[in-house]
Amino acid sequence: MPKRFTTIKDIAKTLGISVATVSRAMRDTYDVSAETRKMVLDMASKMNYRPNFNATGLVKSDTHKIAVIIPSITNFYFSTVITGIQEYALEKGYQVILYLTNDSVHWETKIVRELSLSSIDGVLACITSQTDDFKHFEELIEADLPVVFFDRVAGSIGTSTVVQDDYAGACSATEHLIERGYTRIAHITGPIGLSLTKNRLQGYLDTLYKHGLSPSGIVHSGFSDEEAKNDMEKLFSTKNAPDAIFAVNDRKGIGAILWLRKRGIKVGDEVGVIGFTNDPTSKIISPSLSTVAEPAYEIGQKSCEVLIKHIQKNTFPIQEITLPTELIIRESTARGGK
Amino acid sequence: MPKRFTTIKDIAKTLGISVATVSRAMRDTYDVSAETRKMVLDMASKMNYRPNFNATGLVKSDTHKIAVIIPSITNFYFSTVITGIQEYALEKGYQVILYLTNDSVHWETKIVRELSLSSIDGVLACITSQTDDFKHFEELIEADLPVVFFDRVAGSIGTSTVVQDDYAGACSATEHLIERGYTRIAHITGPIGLSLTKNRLQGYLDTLYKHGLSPSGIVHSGFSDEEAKNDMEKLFSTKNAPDAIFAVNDRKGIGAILWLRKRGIKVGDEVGVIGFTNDPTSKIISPSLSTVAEPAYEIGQKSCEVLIKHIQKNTFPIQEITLPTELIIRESTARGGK
DNA sequence: TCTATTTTCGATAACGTTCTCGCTACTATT
DNA sequence: AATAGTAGCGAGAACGTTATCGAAAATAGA
Repeated sequence: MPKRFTTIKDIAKTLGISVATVSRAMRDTYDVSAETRKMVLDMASKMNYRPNFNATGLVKSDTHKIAVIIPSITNFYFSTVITGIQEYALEKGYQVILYLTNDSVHWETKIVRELSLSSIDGVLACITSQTDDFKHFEELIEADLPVVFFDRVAGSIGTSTVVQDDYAGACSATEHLIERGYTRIAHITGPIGLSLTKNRLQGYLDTLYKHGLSPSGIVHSGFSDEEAKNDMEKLFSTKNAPDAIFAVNDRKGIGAILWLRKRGIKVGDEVGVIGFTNDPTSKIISPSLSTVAEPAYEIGQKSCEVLIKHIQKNTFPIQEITLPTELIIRESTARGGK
Repeated sequence: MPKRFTTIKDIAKTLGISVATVSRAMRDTYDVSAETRKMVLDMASKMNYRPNFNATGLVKSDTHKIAVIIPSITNFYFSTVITGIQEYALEKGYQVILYLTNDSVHWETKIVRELSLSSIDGVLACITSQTDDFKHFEELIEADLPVVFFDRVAGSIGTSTVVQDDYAGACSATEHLIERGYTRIAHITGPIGLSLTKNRLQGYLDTLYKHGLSPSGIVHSGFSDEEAKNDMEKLFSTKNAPDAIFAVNDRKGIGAILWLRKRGIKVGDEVGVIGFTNDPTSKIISPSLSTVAEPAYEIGQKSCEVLIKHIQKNTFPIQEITLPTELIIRESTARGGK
């Protein structure tokens, strides 16, 4: 591996000046004349010089790298968040190192524990659906490394967070179902410990109570459409089956539609379904799925913005940012011609 | 930013031994007694030591970082490939730096040109749908940096490539349509310059000719379902409209189904549709979309494996790997009760 | 017991960059 | 014309780690 790139020294030598001057010229700082700067810059591009980030990272404390730790990227929400992160980071000159936990606590702790603290400036994280112990993240914070959580946040530890308004979104979804005349509204949702699960559940409950209704079944399981089918099985095996389903996300909403369709139950007219996310698939399935749109891209951008502010200013105060959602009405909650 | 982590020096000092010994003990090399190694390791974990990758990267030439350059990640194929890459890389101790080109040549060149060659060991790339000039990638290769292309490959330059068998996949898709009795088969596809577009087109054409058929329309455009609708408009405005559509990917296949459904044309019975990818949405749309499954995850794993081999052995020969596809038959090509 | 070999460790130079200091040469001030 | 100030640059240390070389201590062989 005899990789050998042109360094600042090479430029200095061929130009007959000192490395310090080249270094200064490269960063267009004061203390260097316009002519020498031009000379250096020309020679640099001529020799195809690229800065060695290891060296700069070693001498300065900032490395311009951020770690993104996320359960997976094979769904619309996460991949869109990452896109937002990546674009903002690139614009600000930061590199994104991607870590996938595969929604496993074991991998998450392993990844966090093995992070080279000194070669990243900060961490952007979305925890596993089972993470209930945040010790590994606390270690990062103790080491003075900025951490920002998005979507699934670690409530107890004092870091900045960026989330969609899960509570309000759930309220508007439930409100919409009630408005359309559904009365026996059930909720199929995710793991019980997650903040977003709790908030959506609370929004659902509060809205029901506000209208003098009570829940017609609440089932916790995973986030996949397959698990939604099991949830539906449970709900519809009781004698007082629901006439509407509020799903914690679109994947489960889609699972619910598929299950209903298979049973010959008319989605919308007989049983209404609403999801959460605004996954592109929700437009494509038939009947199309009403949902609460999450600002995934903006969450990515915003959380990256907050992280970089923490990195650049140690005194930047903790932020708890909540971005608005938007109710999107489609066919799966259409009833009586509406 | 007074970040300060425990270093090898700190360990050496508190233990009263030299840094060299600590360094050796840390890498469990020879030349160090079992007792001192244990002593060092214990102290390291006690002091929460994490290696400084900038320093190691500086002294050794390998940085254990690879750059992944990809148009986007908000679709099933790409996000699955990335997952494969990431998991393989993590297992081998490599970090993945993610770059999204947003399918723009301008961003791609900018990203490649600004890559810090000395702080990565290799590049894994999937080119833009418009990239026709590979000079920026050639510069990397000249600098002796291993580059592996996947999915969308730069044909002209001599690097390893990992792709699915686009030609054979297209053949089997077309073969399937013919077998089902469709005779006026059209192809809606992507940008004309891309290798995968060419190969799928060729497989389609060869199979038609083999059966004495000729193409009933070939439309090139982008890869989205919206663009598919325009393609369909063109195809069905001619007097001899096709009775089957081979779409270059599932998104366009789905666009075709949506278009047909809207027109009241029965998908399957009247007009067959087959896609390429096996996006999860293809199962969910109704009628469900027949398709050619791509081994996206394996492509990610394999391309990462090849890249790492190139990194670790400079003499590792150029590989051109083609992974098999699989025909998946669903409702969109069902005809007459089949 | 003395030499020869091995084992274990320490000193020191590198890697490529930035930073601090100091030196020179020039300009401005009086 | 003498001094003060400033612009521009160079020398050298530092960042945290690994690699090379050699020295000391322990062991083996005679």
